[in-house]
Amino acid sequence: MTITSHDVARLAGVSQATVSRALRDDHRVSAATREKVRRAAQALNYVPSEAGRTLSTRSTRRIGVIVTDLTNPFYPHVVAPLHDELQALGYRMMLITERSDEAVAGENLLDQSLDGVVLATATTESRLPAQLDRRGVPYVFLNRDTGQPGDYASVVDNEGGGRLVAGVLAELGHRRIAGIFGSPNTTTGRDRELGFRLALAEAGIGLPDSRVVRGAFEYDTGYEALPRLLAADEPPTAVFCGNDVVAIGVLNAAITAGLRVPDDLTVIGFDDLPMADWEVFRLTTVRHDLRELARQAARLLVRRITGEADPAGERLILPTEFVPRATHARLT
Amino acid sequence: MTITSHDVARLAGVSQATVSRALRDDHRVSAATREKVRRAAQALNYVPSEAGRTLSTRSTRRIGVIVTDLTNPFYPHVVAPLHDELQALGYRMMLITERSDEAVAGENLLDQSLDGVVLATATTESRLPAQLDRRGVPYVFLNRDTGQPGDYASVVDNEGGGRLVAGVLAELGHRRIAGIFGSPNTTTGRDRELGFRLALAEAGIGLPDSRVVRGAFEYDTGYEALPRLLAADEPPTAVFCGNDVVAIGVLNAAITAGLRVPDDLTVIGFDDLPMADWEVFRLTTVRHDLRELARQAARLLVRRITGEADPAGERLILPTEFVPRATHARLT
DNA sequence: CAGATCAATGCATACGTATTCCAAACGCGT
DNA sequence: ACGCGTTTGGAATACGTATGCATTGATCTG
Repeated sequence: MTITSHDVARLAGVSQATVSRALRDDHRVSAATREKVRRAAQALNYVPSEAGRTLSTRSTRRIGVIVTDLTNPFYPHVVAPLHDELQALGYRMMLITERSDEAVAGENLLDQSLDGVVLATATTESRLPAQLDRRGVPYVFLNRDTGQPGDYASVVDNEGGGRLVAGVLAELGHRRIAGIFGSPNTTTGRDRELGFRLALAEAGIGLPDSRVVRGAFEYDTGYEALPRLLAADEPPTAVFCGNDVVAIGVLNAAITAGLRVPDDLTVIGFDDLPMADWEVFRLTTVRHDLRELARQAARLLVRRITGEADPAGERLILPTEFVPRATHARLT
Repeated sequence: MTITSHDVARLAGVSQATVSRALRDDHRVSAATREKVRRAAQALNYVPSEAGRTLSTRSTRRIGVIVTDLTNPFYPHVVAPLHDELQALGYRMMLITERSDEAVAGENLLDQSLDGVVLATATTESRLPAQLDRRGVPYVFLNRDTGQPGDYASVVDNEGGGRLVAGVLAELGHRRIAGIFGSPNTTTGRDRELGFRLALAEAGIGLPDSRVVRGAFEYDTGYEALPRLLAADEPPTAVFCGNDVVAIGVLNAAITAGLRVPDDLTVIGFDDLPMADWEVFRLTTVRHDLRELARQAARLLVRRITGEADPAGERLILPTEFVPRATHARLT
């Protein structure tokens, strides 16, 4: 039923070895036979079996990308450029969406079916990296890393971004400031909070626990946090959100709460997703180059696979930029 | 470097064949040896090579899912349940995002590396289905199909949904009605338009070309269409959009145009994405069960793979339901 | 107790490709 | 005509797993 290189060989009147060579442009086959084989392959509609090739070459040209939840708008915006860049580098992408570390590890990543892995879901507790290391599977962190030296990672200057926002809020005269940060077991959560706190402290502004919420980088986190923050004795005049998705949750919750943004409340996000620029939001946020973040990760991973990467690890850090839109205002 | 079943066999003191059988719970191996092999495999951290297994069994337990653009919010909401259902059925998902049919076909789908394919991008001109047929690769259409009998497809009652909206708009007193439909070479575009038109006609309401736009199911389509529709001599009082993403583009454009929704303009979507319920939108739309749409497609594909499906094709059609929210109003 | 039945395991091979090693053929200079 | 290098292609094998078939030893049956 399925056509193999042997069938092509028979039709072309050559050996299977020659077929393999001809189709891979091996210089040891003459132009004439190459053409003959080409035509035979064409006629039979031959497509090399990838399993056979994998077994023989021990490489799959396939890369796994692990994300938690695709319906979180952040991930598609990183997966898409990742796909394109990997494709350009001659690899195919295998998307794996899993909640739990364990499920991922289970025979998925370690069965030699992937040449490498992009981890976009790392937490500081994740055991997955160690498993990959043990098995010799090359991997890179994307966006989040473990913060350990020796990592291969493409990340954003989270601390710098957090500082940026703190500076702006201080300058705008805000003093009762709240933060809805990501989980402290992610570097994106931790470092954005860190930078934000440090810069606030330098400006002499406190950040009491009553005005701090931490949670997953999801819509609901922002949506559910705002009412809680507003219920405090001294409700905040500004909220820094761990990312845009959380900020958008806050903006929607603000409507329910009857708050006007930015008159009653300043809201700042992080990432600058395309959505942030929609008229309904016009979200003031911190921009970094998501596309480049993904591209860098792809290139780094391929370098690691081919052995060109620095054996001591490489951490590529992208700069951040403040993007003023319509959800921040000077305190009057 | 990598551990094979031979290594396990040596350690357990049995043959490679017995290892294979023991780990696959073959009843022809005694409980004692099974346990012995298990322990050896555990000790060596053995994971079966998927390439070897594929070559031997001629099955990959892997299914390709083809979408055009993940950053379009519609797709993540269908890909996520698809992933989960396929996983539950014992298959893994390979996500393929491609603009062009040709790029997809190129050695990606036909190299025996996939047991089946889910097509979420079909157009009526697509040549991909024919190629898959020729190679004997089982596939199903998801959401869009070709409309041909003999298809295996999980779709929505698009015509019915279109009718539903036309009925509501007519009842609300709207007469100058516009439509921003999907591409006519997609069944989702074509059939929603068809149902809408038919029901409008039955209500004695015309739909002149000046109030019709067709385009991709994207944000920009809605965003760019609205100004054009408004520039007409008799601008519409209501717009039916091909899907929610388009409708959201329209809602944002309405803000730019200074229109109040629904006072100045009624806007209706299709799909009922979670986003439609956000406070900033409160989009009136047509609901269908996206999760079930994906699940059905997964199950149908697996049935087709295992040969249990009706050889004459199967088209599973999900019902639609009108969801009134805050973007429609009676014409005063 | 001989012969038949059955459970448990090993042997050998298939799957499809890439590649190493070899052999043949050819060209060319002498 | 011979030797030598070069080009071209074939034979054989490796990759790792699954499985049909053969083999062994044990248990059962009459």
